[in-house]
Amino acid sequence: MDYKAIKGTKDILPGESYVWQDIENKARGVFSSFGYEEIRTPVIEETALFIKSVGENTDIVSKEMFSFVDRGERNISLRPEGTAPVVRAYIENNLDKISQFQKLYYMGPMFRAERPQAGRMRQFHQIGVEAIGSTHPALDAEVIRLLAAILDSVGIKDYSLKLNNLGCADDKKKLSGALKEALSDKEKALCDDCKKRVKLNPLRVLDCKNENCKTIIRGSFKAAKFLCEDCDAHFKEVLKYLDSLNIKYTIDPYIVRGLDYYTKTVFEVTHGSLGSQDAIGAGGRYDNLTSSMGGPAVGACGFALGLDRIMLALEKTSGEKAQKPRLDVFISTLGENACSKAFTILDALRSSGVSGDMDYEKKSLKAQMRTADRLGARFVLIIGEDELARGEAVLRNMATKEQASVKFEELVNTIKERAK
RNA sequence: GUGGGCGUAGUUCAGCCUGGCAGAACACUUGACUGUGGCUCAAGACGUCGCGGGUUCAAAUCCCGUCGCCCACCCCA
Repeated sequence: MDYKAIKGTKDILPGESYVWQDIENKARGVFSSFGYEEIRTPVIEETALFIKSVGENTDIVSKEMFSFVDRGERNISLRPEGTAPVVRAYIENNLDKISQFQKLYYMGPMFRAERPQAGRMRQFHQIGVEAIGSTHPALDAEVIRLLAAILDSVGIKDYSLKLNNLGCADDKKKLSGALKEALSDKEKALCDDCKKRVKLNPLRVLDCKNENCKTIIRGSFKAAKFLCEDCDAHFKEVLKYLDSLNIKYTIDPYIVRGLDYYTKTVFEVTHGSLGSQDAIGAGGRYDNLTSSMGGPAVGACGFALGLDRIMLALEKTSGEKAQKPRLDVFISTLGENACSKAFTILDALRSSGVSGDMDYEKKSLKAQMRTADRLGARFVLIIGEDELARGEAVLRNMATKEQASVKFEELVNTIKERAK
């Protein structure tokens, strides 16, 4: 029997996991400087949560969720995105009563049953943010600034930011209705997908990639004129705030987003190195979500970054990646007696905060040195029969090749001193 | 759901067209240097040629089937 990882999932191996950690650590640093706190929600939720929030007729819910019925006859899904669970947790735990304004972040795996492809896995990883409790346009700008700050800190360059204003729920309804009406007689000319969209989710025709659909739909339609005064003013304020921070963006009136909960500001960040799956982050405002889920009527704004794609973009642009962490000291031993002595020395070193390792395979000294080199050890401690007899070990500096004899009892202090 | 490509050593791949000993590079182990890393040189180990069937004296190679993976459409992070 040979076992394989499930299609669309993959292992993150020791050779690369430190790169992931590095990005996560940098993101955490940025989050705390912006005053965001981590929230960790379960990977499984009630299926109904996503149907209600993301939308029944979105692709994500209608054909991409990993859903199942458990032994207690409950309908459960692996989370396909992070916003709905966080909002659920916000409401369920009365976070608004603790502080009216919650700035939350999360990082972890999400699951969508799509056909795997470059930059698209069935288990993928997101770093996301939900700022819940304000309708102020400065929040939109802060969230976008935060996204940019994280990309900067992890070394992503040359990304482009696109913005759009979807308007409030009323505006969206008006636009949907108008689209439906305007396209009813042109339906035959549209692609098969758009025919369905017109019926189920008319807004989505706006970002159809089919050239024919584009000319039909965009030629006869100015989405912006369906915006109410409030929404128009809000968006202009957001842009003003962004300008005040010198954030570069372009406005794309056809960004719609595939999740129904968005209102007003929506945005996408893409990276040119990635080919067709080029979105590395996206988000927007969702002012009706908390109330529609039974919580308080408060404004909110958030985004999610695709960690896997950030990793790809870093590889493609040979941006500086995290260095593998080095080992302070590797102990090479010759003989069984030296091995058992080294075992206790190693433990003492580790207890005092020095990183160290040794091997137990009775390899030649040469092979042990090679291992030490591969591990990036800064020092090697050599212990053989001679050293045992003298109560000393040879301490070798791998970079300078300098060697010195050090008494066993002085080893911890000497190495701590030199490894600084 | 729809199209295209690919499955051969740990990895990246050549060999397939035109059937005839299972290959290269890198990585790994050992040695040259009896107890000292990177560089060099040498030797060694590593294979169900995805799987099943067929044709043939002979199949990695040709034929049929099957499974898996990748890429793209779509959608999305």
